Amino acid sequence: MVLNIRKTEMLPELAVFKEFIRSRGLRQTQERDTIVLEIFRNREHFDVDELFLRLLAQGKKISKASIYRTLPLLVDCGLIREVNYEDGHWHYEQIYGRPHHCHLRCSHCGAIVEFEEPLLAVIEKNLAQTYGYQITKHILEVHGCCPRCQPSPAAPNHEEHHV
Amino acid sequence: MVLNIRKTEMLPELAVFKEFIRSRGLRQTQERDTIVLEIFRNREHFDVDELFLRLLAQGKKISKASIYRTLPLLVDCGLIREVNYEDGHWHYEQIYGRPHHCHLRCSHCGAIVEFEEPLLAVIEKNLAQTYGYQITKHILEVHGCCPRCQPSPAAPNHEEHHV
DNA sequence: ATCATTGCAAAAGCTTTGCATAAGA
DNA sequence: TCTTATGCAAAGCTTTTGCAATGAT
Repeated sequence: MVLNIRKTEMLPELAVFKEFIRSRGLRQTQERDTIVLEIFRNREHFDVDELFLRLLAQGKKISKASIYRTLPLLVDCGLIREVNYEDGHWHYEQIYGRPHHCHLRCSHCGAIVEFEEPLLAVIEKNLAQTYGYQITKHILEVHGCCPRCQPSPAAPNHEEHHV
Repeated sequence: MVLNIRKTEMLPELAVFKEFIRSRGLRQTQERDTIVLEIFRNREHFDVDELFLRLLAQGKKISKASIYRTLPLLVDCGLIREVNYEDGHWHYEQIYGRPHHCHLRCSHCGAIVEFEEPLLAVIEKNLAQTYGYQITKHILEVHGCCPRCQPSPAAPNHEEHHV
């Protein structure tokens, strides 16, 4: 059976964004849509400068001010989130439609593994019982050395690592 | 039995710092010592501006530049660590001589509970086995609403909260 | 026709840095 | 004496903001 995908089919993230804009009485603009579409073209983490340059490389000259004004909207409607503040600026990731996950990062090459950890629910329940908090969320980031960056058994040189 | 504490007894953190300075061939200065002593006068989290003002309030005019130059040294020798980047600047905490712990924060009033969680060791072991990483550390921050900020059963007004 | 949004440039805030002076070793 | 560290002010970066022009409703 051939799937009949209409050309007008909209990226789900864009639909969510448009609905959010509407519900807040804000205005739908080309710039905002362009930013959303660019962010969701892939699943890589991103930062403001990178996003700005990606848009520019496609001839889409959207000011950084507009990007800085749009990102908080995307955070508010649950499409993206701040991952961390590193190298002097914020890094973001797409979260819409994805299960909650944590990051395992290689300190050497920066490789990132995303994982889901059921034990965190247990930890949250324990904390709620022990301290009476109503837990809303958690951020867990684990650091380590990935297999590729570890010294191989044959050549135990702890200095060399994959970059 | 009366403990005989000599007046020359040194704050352990200061001793660690002096040894670190010596081992690196750096110079021991009054400013650095003053900064270390002020940081370890209590266990509260702190930021640069706050530390600067605390020193100033005691008539100790140490430039922010010196503070900014000293904090990385304290991080390097394991006396303090960056907790998070919030409100546009870094926040630090003292970690020397304390067991590793995580933070449970109230989103309303900012109250912080520090807790130790043995399950994180399990999580780390699982990650190491699953992905082949050599784990070095983790950062877990849990957010929620503390008991004082939760609406009381008698007056179920979800807007009111303790500040 | 309104009024929110954009782009630009300026401003704001935190952090870093160049340089002359002060002070450890 | 020889350097390193300090303080000040300037610079560097990211992010925010004021304002005139543009564009959505």
